[in-house]
Amino acid sequence: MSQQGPVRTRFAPSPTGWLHIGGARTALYSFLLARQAGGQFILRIEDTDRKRYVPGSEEDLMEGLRWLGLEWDEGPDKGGPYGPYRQSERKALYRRYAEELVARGHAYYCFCTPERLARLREEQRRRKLPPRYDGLCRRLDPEEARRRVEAGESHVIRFKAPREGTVTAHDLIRGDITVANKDIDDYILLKSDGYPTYHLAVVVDDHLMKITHVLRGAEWLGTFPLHVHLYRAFGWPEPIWVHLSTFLKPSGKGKISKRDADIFRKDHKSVLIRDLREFGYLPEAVNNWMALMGWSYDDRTEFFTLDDLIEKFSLERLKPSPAAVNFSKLDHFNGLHIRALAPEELARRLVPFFQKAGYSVTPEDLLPLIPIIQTRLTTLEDGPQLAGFFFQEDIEHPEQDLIGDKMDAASSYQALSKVYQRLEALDPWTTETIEQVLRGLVEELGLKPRQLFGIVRVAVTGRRVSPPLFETMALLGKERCLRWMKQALAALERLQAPASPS
RNA sequence: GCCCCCAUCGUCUAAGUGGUUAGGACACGGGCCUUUCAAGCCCGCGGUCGGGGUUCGAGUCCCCGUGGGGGCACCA
Repeated sequence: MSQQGPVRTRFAPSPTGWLHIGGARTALYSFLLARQAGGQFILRIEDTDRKRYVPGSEEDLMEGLRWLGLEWDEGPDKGGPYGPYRQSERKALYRRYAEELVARGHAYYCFCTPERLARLREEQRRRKLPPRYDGLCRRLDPEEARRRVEAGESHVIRFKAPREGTVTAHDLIRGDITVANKDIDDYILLKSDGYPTYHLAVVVDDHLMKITHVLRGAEWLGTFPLHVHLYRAFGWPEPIWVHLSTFLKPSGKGKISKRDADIFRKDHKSVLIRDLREFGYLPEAVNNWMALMGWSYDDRTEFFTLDDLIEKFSLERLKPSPAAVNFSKLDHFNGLHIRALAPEELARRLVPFFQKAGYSVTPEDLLPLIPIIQTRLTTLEDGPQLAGFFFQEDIEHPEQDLIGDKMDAASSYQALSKVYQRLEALDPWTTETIEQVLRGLVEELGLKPRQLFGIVRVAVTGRRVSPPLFETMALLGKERCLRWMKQALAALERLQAPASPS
């Protein structure tokens, strides 16, 4: 362990887009680690590139994290002892640290223009050389460089990477990673606009904020040794480094592109947290799903609540290999967590989805339906689709569907009118009495249950697929059942005697 | 072109320091239940990337291939 004190982790996104499962999973693990150790989870916004700032993304990040239940202890909106937590508000700080590195001989001023650097890279590309800074300004006399800086000349500060030897960086899940120093470029630490690059900012802030475990995506593995160099140049103790595996597209072939993401969305699948929320996924399910991509508890346990995860998560069981996202597994987890919800809670969560579909309902309206729809939902979005007719004054009857299995319009009409007569006289109107009547009629009419119930189902719901029939009818009420059956009978009548052309 | 990482069923994964028929989940196929659709239960299909080593013994350790991923910006 390189640092002592409480466990402190952070999620440090840049506000350049919407929160996606890659970032959210990093946040989740970081949150879990802090919570289980009784430490702090920090949110830090890395907005040092003003050109790439996407308005609204910071809000999206926070809303997404809160929706998932990953509340932070310190962050831009709530402050904390090591603030500010937005890098653009810490700008002055970075220059000081960059200058310190120059003073210690670990960095230098560079006056090369972007144009010269572009030409240099082009030249190197042509000669099939690795693109790298050629060290022109590294050879400048420090005194002269300082004079030029003081004269106001545009410049950056670069890291003076050692030219010989190797560095060994230790990643918790991969072990030691050793690279030759000659393969490390003289990275820019401070840009000409005075903002730091990621490399400087992340090191300075993680140190100042006393971060003990750095969890981040595997895309940082390449510059990981540079960061280790920086810690050593500053003389700071390193945090524990954990580079999380990347996510691949469902086929396992390649990472997820913007185009892939658009294709998923058409099918109401998405890698964006805001979409998953909108598409009717539960935060519980999303967390469960994300947690298991790259981590496992044992050889059988798969259902986890956030509290379970706080208790059971461990860095030791993280995997280094990339994982393909599996949306059918998300569906599976969503069904599991929907079924685990208390009826009142499910009713409450379903409300916005019914409202969006045009049904103005309250949780109380929905509650009686829960017992018959809970096992039938994959997403909350399925709610109105499955049970919207409960809140309609009228329904449509697809006429052909009113004809029973292996029957014709005439016999279906006969059967349904019999049902109508008996139910009209039924009192009281309950699941049990309805079932009694209908089962009696099955017998009496010599039909199969599926034939008669099928006809009635379409008559009273307008659909071939519905929640269980008797419960549905009881909930619908006698008046609507009779009215809709009457309409169905009229439709069957029309089918028997097709209107002759007039 | 250079550097780094990874490798068990289609997919997510288990098999602490090498030791039985490589286990579970999703998906898929079949069955049970059954008024539809689900849920639930049962059964099945299916895997250690290839080649060399080390060893009595390799999914597990080493090397080489191959495949995949990431990086090589005054972006993060």
